[in-house]
Parts: sequence; structure tokens; C-alpha cells
Amino acid sequence: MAYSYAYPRPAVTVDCVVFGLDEDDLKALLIQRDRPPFADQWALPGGFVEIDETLEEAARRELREETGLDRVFLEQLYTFGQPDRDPRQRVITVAYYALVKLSDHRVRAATDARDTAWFSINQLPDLAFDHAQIVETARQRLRGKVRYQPIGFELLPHKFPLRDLQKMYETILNRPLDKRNFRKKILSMGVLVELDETEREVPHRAARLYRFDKKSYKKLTREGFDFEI
Amino acid sequence: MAYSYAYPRPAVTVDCVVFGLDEDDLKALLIQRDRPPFADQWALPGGFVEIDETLEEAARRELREETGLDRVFLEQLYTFGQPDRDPRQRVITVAYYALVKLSDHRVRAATDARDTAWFSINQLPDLAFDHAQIVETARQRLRGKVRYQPIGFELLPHKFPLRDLQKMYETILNRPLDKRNFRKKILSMGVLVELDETEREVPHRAARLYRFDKKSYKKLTREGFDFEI
DNA sequence: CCAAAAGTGTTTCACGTACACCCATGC
DNA sequence: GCATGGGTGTACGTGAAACACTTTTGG
Repeated sequence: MAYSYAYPRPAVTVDCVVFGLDEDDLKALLIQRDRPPFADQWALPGGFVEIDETLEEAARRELREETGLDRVFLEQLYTFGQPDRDPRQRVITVAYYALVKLSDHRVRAATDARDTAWFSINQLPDLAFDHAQIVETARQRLRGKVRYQPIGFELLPHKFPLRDLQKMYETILNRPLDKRNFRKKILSMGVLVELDETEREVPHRAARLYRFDKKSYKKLTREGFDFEI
Repeated sequence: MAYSYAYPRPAVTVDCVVFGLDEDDLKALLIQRDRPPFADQWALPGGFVEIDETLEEAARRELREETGLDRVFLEQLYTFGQPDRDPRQRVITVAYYALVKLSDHRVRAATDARDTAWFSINQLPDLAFDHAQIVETARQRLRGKVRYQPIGFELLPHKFPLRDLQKMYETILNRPLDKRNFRKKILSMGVLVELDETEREVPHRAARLYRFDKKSYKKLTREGFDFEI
């Protein structure tokens, strides 16, 4: 039950930074470790890459096994390979980031032995390994990318009011946006579909709901359109 | 066969896409393989990651050993891990891209057994493994990044006329730029220093030389300035 | 004096930005 | 009827884009 090689090999893992949006709070999904090193500390979901799966398959499998998440937006982030990032042995980790509609996954609790929980990105606990650095890299990537690609919709429910869309951008970019200018811009892009539907059970005037129109976006993109907030 | 593990491990390599600018031709540096698989085919410089070096150290070491290049601009690109990308065994490769001043490294010939050569990015030979895909990813990254970060200067000599700067952008972005607007914009940024020096030995009016001022750029960046072409 | 490339300004138009009030709804 | 947020238009200024001729230099 041993695999031998002429030269020493690093272990290879994947780790996932899972982002979710709770009102106007950006959160990350963490897992409490149950064994050393860093026992009881919080860490990113992740694990070893199997010998016959792709990196993305490994990331999706770990997400499914450790958090129950499936079919989420997932993109490779960066590969971290400091020789001492794991105290036991050389481990190279390929980090991914995921965007999930938190509303769909809110009641996600510990399904297996480990405890999983959402933490505000601004109040993370101490993280195991170099995971704090990985989260920071992911946060920067998200901030940089959300302005030029319509990935922010992955954080919202299928139908949403413009207010929530604006709040999402304000939260991620960490600055206020002008309501009228924001609406003018996003609506003029032609990537939203106005629905015949409004919010329900709000204690004030109900806002109209919209959805992101992937088909229109792809068509516009082919014609040279650039998404930008 | 000295190293054994309880589970099979992929091998981990680094590969480098080295870009150089030859007049108005973007080129990549390739190495001819001398053994199977893909014997005699051209491939990216690269090799196995040693057990105690960082990924970037591995990339720089391979560049030095295989091409003689040292102290170049180097940035991680993407990690490729298709299980079948190497026909012999599972190999995960962390790809980097490098930008070099071709003028400094023009006469780079085969120093060791292998042959190395610059190829126009538009006329690459068949490449080994998935290296064509890696080059394409690198080309897209360069195109996307050159507009928002002053990395293009890494491809030019220390002192350069504005014409060459413009040609560099036109080559990478693959579209013509207006001379007057380009000069207005780049000079108004305040990241170039006008030198008391002009071109030599040109068969027409000699152009003024400039250099990129890293200090000014960093200062402006701290003040919220965004580089953009 | 001819060829080749350097260098230079102005006008126009689109878009980003700043800004305040009335309306609809639920309680 | 009041509190809460939904929804809407205009004026201004900045910056991008289009565009052509004169000057310098070497051969």
C-alpha cells in the first residue's frame, strides 16, 4: 500500500474560498478542523487532489463532501506553494473561489463531523495554514473582477430588486454608488430583464424584480460589448 | 525508488511563457525537446519543482538553467491539471509568464544540449503537451493586463522613443492607436521621464528618448491613480 | 532636395457625476 | 397620515476620439 517515486513529491490539495452575501455583509464559508495541525481552528474547505480527477473536479468534490454545495460558480484563483505553508510536509494548494446564492444555502449546518459556518469577511477568526492570505487574495480578485464581469449575479437570487444589486456592488467595492446613476447604467446595458413581479411582504412600497439575462449578455459580448460597473 | 507515500501523488512542474518584443513582432521563447515524449518537438521552458523551493523559485531556476535568463519580470499565470496532459503520468504544472527585454537577450542560442529559439507568437510550431493552450492563456493575460498595469515597459529597453512604446501597445492589443492621442495620454500620466537624449544612427530625424519612472508611478498609485491605456 | 519619421492642437461628442423630489405601500 | 423606501431627469464638466500639417534630419 505504498507509492514510490525516485524523487520526493509535494502533496497537492485544492482549497476553496466560498463567498456568500447576507444582506449587505460579504461572508465566507469556513470549516472547523477536527485534527492537528491547527485542530479546532477554522479553515477553508478543501483536500487532496485525487490522481485521476482534474483540479476543478477536486474542488467541486471537496465542496460537495465538506459543505454540501453543488453546481456553484467556481473559478481558479492562485496556486500557493511556500515550502513551509504546512508544518507537516510540503503541500502545494491550488486555490479556487466560489460564489453562491446564500439564500439557497442558508441553513447549511454541520452535516458531517465537522462544523461549518459563515463568517463576515471583516471578522474572520484566526485561520489555519496560510488561509488568511488565500482569503485576502480571493477578496481582491472578487473586487477587481466584479466590475468587469457579470459574476456578482451569482451572489444574488435568480430574481432581485435593483436595490439589492446596488447593495451587492457597494458591499464588494466598499464604496457607495449613486442610485440614479447606477440604475441608468445597469438598465442601459440591456442585460437585465424586467419581470412582471414585485417583492412580497415588505413593510413599504414593493420594488420591481429583475433577472440577469445571460443570453442577451452573451449576444452583446459577441458584438464587442464590455460589461462595466 | 527512495520516496514512498500512502497515496499516489501527481508530479508538479513549472512552465514559463517568455515573451519578447522584436520590432513589432511579439515572440515567445521555446526549447526543443531532446527526449520522449514529444522528442524533437518545441516546448515551454520548465521542469520539476524541487521539494524545498517555492514555485516562483522553481520557475526562475528553470529559466536560468534552460535559457540563461535571470532577473526578469515573472508572474504566475494559471495551474493546468488535466489528468492526461502528460502521457506518462499525472503531472500538474503551475504556469508562469515572463516579460524580457529582447534586445538584451537577442543572441541567446543553445548553451546546453537543447536548442532554444524565439518564435513569432502568430507562427508557433506544434507544441508538446498542452503548451499551446498555456501560451494562448498567457497571451490573453498579457493583452488584458498590459492596459491596466505598466508591465509593457518590461518588454522595452530602459530608454525608448515614444514610437516604440506605441508600437508595443499596438502589437499586444492588436489594434492601431492614434499617435497624438497616445502621446497626450501617456505623457499626461506623469510616469515617463523625458531624457536629454535622442536616438542614434537612424536614417531620419532622431526621436527623443524616455524612460519609465517607477518612483513616480508608485507615488501616483498610492494617491489613487490608475494606469490605463 | 527628397524621404522618412518626429512632433504638435482643436473640435466634437459621449459619458460619468452630482444632485432632490414625488409616489406607492403597509401599518 | 406617517414612515419607509421606490422610482425618476437634468445640467455640467471631463475625457476619449477624430483628424492633417509642419519640422527636423540624414542621405
